[in-house]
Amino acid sequence: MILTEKSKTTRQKLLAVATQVFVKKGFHAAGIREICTAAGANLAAVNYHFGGKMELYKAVLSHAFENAQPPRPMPTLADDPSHPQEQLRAWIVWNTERMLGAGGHVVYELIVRELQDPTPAFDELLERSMQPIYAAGEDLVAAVLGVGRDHPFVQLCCTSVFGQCLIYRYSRPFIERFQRHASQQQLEMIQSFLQHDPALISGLAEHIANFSLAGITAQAKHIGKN
Amino acid sequence: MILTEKSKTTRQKLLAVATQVFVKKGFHAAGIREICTAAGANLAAVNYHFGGKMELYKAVLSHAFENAQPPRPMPTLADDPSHPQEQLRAWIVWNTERMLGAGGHVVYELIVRELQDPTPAFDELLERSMQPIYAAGEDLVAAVLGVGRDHPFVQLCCTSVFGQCLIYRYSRPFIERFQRHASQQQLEMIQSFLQHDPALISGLAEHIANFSLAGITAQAKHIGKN
DNA sequence: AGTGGTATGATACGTTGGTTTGAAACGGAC
DNA sequence: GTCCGTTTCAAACCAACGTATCATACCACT
Repeated sequence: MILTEKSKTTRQKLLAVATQVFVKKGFHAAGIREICTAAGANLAAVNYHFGGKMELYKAVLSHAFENAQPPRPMPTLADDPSHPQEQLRAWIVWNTERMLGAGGHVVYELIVRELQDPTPAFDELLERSMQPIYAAGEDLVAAVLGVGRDHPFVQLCCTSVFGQCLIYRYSRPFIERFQRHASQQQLEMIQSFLQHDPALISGLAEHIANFSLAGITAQAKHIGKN
Repeated sequence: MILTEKSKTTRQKLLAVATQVFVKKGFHAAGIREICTAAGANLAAVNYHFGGKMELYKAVLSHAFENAQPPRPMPTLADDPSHPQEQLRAWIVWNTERMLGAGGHVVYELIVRELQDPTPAFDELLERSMQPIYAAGEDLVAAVLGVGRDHPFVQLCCTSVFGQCLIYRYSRPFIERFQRHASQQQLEMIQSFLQHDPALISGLAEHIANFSLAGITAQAKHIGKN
């Protein structure tokens, strides 16, 4: 069980291949045999190096999380408390690029899988990777609306922002399917999204930011009515 | 294979139970034995009445689709071409209530499952249940923005609307998980959403409509810039 | 009553997938 | 060279799953 120089290569190969397979198929549909043969390892290697399929999966999650470093620090309200609206825009763009860009996409791909069939590893993953981001978004929305972070609108608006981002990860077949009815321009556009083209992801982030900021500021008019 | 009066009860019980199990676990994770015992039927009943697991699943999809009648007709641009904005609002509310309400929720629950692990039955399901709605939304957004339906903004805005709806179906664990950090008021609110409380779903539809209309009309300013 | 199509029941088959086993091969330490 | 912990390998084990089989029970119809 102790790591030597020699064992690292197969262990790492296993980890890399398993990440791809888990992302592609999810935990349950992925097979030990498939992973081992793709990694050029023996069938028993997973059990030897990790102790079982679930332990391998947890190792993949940890490894993906550690390697998912954000391209730049997350904008928060504390950075510039006097301009919450600009900070909120920066946060939405940052969050979208993180979720859809190449850097952190593995973690979110795995999270999206977990959303349907949570494994025991889900809680920790969500807590470590998303809760801090979500909390920062709540603070910014609350500041823009001029209400406390426990106001119902805050939760609703944050969910609206995340919903717009997640659908591009979650509903890939949905989006691909409707390309038949779209123009060639759109087709190429979204195909590029799906391959993590940085420029077009920035464009998408811009759209979500514009859309959401208008949506959020419009909520201010309704505050106090209920 | 021919239906007699006697056979209907077990066949229907099988269909009802299978719907619940498929919604809860998805196609692959659901088990024939589990369905049969829950329905009080013999293990061979599925093969006898439907011909196999996949045929049972297709029957569940068809049955769910037929029973997912919208509470009222879908608003379209043709209903009132001179007020596209009001029609778009009505469409968003209608779509949200359809997706999240008790009436059509089974179909969307199954669609959400299919989005991750598409089965051969996926294409037809999507085509029949979502494509007409999506197309109507495209028309309305295009009318509001004053552009053709193949303008990139149209697709982006429609996806933003669907993303806000789908996240409540898709990311239930995500939303539930973050209730710990929310107020009691929010907790009860979203718990009720998840149980298809009509009043609160109307409130959510209202939010998504307000949010999205503001987001869509804000896009008009950016048209022509690219 | 008897008969034939229909439905249900208990059981077994073939496959798949994760895990286990025990032997063989490697590689540094003495 | 020998020893011992570590790693690899082929093979087998075991449980779960969907499916197939065949006998039995039901029930309308003659």
